[in-house]
Amino acid sequence: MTKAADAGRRERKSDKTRRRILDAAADLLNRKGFDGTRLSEIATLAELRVPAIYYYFDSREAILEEVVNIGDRLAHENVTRRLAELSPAASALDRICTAFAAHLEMVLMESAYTAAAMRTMGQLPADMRARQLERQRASGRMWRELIQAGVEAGEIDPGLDPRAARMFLLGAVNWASEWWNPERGSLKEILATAQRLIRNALAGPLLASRPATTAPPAAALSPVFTPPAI
Amino acid sequence: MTKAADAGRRERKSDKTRRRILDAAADLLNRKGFDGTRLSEIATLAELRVPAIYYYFDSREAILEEVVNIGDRLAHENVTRRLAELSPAASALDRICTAFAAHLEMVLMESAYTAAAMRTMGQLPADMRARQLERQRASGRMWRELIQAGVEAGEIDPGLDPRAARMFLLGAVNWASEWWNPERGSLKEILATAQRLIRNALAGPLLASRPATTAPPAAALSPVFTPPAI
DNA sequence: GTCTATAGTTTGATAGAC
DNA sequence: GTCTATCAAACTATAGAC
Repeated sequence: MTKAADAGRRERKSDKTRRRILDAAADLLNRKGFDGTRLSEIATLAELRVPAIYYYFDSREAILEEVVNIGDRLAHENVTRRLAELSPAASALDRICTAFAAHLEMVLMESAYTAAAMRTMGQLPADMRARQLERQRASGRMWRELIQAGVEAGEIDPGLDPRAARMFLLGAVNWASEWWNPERGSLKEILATAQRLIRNALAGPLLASRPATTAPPAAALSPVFTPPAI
Repeated sequence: MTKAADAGRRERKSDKTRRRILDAAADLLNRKGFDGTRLSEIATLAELRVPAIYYYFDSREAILEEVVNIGDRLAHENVTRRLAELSPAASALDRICTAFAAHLEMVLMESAYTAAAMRTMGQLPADMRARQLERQRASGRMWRELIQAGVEAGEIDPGLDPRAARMFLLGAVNWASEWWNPERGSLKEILATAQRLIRNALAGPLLASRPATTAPPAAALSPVFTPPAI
């Protein structure tokens, strides 16, 4: 087996170390914020010394930018994947709930990359933040179009401002990593609650005339999550 | 007029300077997080030099702890005040919506203290965090009881986990300072959207049988907010 | 009350041995 | 690839003049 053929299924030692550094940085970004994430702590968590980090990354900021970049991409990929898995018969509201649940799934999952990307947005240095905004343009458009489709289909409470509703709900899911503890309830349970809450919130009084969905979106999230390769 | 009698209505110069330092720290806590809030930047924003800060505070952490302390207190006071203003005829759901709106009001208002307290919770050093949790015990109980009352009154969708619903919605309002811009819509508008979203979310299918509230909670928030004295 | 000057740490980053 | 040793810069905090 050639090295190239091998690359897909087994990481080289070098890649593993690089990955350990990124994992450590993602974890610290969540707990301490952008400025609180120190190289010395990254090194300790990754089980090596500070200078060894510079073999893999040019600077502290380069590590943190890669974490944020990966986190944004994982979220976007998971949302589009879950949407693609959805039955074509799914309603606009089904699609919206599925998208939020897929986003929440990444925020809460094992790799803290997405949570780190969301939680530290406002703390990034100006140049990093500008590049992140540029990368997030597709995601932003996707979210706006999802909600807009619901409005046009008459599935969303017309008493809501679409932009504010979207941002409030994204805030709800982005903040979840702050309080959710897998020991107090499974991922499946929290995703089900989130979807129910979001469906209620957006449909409002319209919910009565649209009692049950053909395919409960919670089911669309089974089987158990498989983390996408980074 | 004695100094003591004067204290209530007009701040002494010393108090004003102290206040400027706290304002600067609250602002920076929101933008840069706990570790990113530097004494040098606080001093610049407060328009004095770093050593002058030590005339008012024992340490950097003492400033930040006071900001967080004030922020928590302002939120709790505003919520209890808005609830007290509410008609005794208000439903459990009215009370819940009013409470969330009052909390959101503080997160978005001029003084960034509450937003700072909420956003940096997870970044506080262990001892500060422990003291904050101790102070927040009353608020925590209040929120749990508010939701519980709604459940017992049969006004909340039984398909929701009360704790998760509470935390999701608190996250939604705590995160709002990240994206809300007063230039894109008034405070009143955003509070109205938030209340509608929260009412929808919690009532869900029950909303149909409980079409309109006697007194719209948005009205309960007028007249215009007056910031409580710090 | 506020300042200049400065001490003592800690940080991000580099040099160079192995 | 990873280390020890080290540097320049930035940080919190203090001393002491005014």
